[in-house]
Amino acid sequence: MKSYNSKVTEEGIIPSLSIDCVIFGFENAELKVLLIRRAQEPEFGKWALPGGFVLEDEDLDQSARRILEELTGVSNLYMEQVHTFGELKRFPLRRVITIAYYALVKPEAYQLKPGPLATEVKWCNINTLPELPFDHKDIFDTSLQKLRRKVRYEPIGFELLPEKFTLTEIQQLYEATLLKKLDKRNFRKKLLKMNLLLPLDEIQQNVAHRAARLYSFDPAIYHSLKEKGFHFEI
Amino acid sequence: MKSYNSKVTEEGIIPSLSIDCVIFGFENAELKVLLIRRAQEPEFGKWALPGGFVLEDEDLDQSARRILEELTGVSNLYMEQVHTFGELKRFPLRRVITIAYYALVKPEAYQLKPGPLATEVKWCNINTLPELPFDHKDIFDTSLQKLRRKVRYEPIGFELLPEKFTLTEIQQLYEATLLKKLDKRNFRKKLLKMNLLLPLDEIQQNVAHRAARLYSFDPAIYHSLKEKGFHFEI
DNA sequence: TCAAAAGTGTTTGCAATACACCCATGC
DNA sequence: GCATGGGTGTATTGCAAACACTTTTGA
Repeated sequence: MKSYNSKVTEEGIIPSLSIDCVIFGFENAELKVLLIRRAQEPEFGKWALPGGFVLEDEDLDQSARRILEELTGVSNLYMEQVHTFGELKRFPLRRVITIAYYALVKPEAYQLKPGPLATEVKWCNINTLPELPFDHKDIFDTSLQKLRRKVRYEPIGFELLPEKFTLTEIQQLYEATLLKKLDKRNFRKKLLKMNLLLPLDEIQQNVAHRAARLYSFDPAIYHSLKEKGFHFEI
Repeated sequence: MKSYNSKVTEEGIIPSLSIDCVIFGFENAELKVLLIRRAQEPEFGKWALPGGFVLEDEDLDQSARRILEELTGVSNLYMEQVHTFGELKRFPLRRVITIAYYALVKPEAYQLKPGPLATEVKWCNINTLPELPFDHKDIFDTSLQKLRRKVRYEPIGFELLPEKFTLTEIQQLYEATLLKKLDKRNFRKKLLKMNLLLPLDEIQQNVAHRAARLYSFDPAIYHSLKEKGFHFEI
């Protein structure tokens, strides 16, 4: 299994093709992104976005999925291609063109393990990122921007929440993503009117205040509504 | 100047990297796309999207710009990366990964010339495209979808109009792009209220009816409004 | 009984929509 | 004078925004 690693041939340099992943998670009412600590030169020891090389017999989406699974243990993450970064000097040693993906992970559904190119893995609040190497800041910014836009017209936010969640949790998710406060009553009115949420006969456990009702989101309901012309918008 | 053309080395096949362009134009109240007739196998003689290979010393955007200029004679087109298509079998002869761009051309600003890989060039209404080879239909659909979305929250539609245009022309552009009729009075109200358009002391010439006032769009005005928090939306 | 978050309706203003007639021009 | 598109205003409706108190629970 060969990767598209750059090399010099009689016809000159050929670029490597890599995938970089911006993995978003939602924890403690904060939007976070997964960083790895590089176990390789260049930029050894720095926090960076996880990534890997595209293999010869892989589609790009397959490749991204493999890399995500290696890192999170989850195979069916919500994932989307963002942009391809190909600046000549974006990687110092040789030309590497990278295809950026973002992914959304439910907090319950992963068991992080550093891959071969990383010593550590951590979740980092999107507002307090460390300095990132190469053009990773660019990649992150582009991905976040795309997420922000998309979250408003597709109900992908649910990919970041556990199966059962409270209305307050969704609201906090939107507030963390869009970076603004939302009105509780208006938010609930709007959301519930869409008939996308299944109210469960279940409430929060072990909370030091009145327990909130739990809801779940059923993509099938969304798709059937969508076929009837329904358009999600927050 | 070498292109990233695929080749076999001791480590296996290495992909070519190409750019495909979806060039939109607006003519006779119709949204059109530029097709070339292939002068090469495979799919010799078929209408297809124009494209070319990425060169070694080119950024991706540079590469797209070069290809667009070779084809249209215009160097400063509005242009945007859309998506990267990398399916294993998308190109039959060998693995070619292609980065799709769309571009918007003003009707006055081009002199089409077929490149070395094409015998003919034509504008084709987006609703009556011929069958396209490879995954070009996919590329086109993805680009159109992106244009449709973007045109609603950024005033990029003006990149498709001549420097001086009438309100009816903008409306027709939006109708052709979004595939729906818009109310004339409401459309004008909304557009004029944004203060983005400069009414000129000039009207249409040689029309067989009351001549319409001409307007122009000034990107500088848009950017200054944008800094004050203005948000374009149609 | 206190702290902490859940849950709930109404009013107000603005913006989207629907809608039809007169005007100017060239032929 | 007729055909063609240009240009204009108002009434209605629906949605977004603003806003505060009571309820439940655990500690």
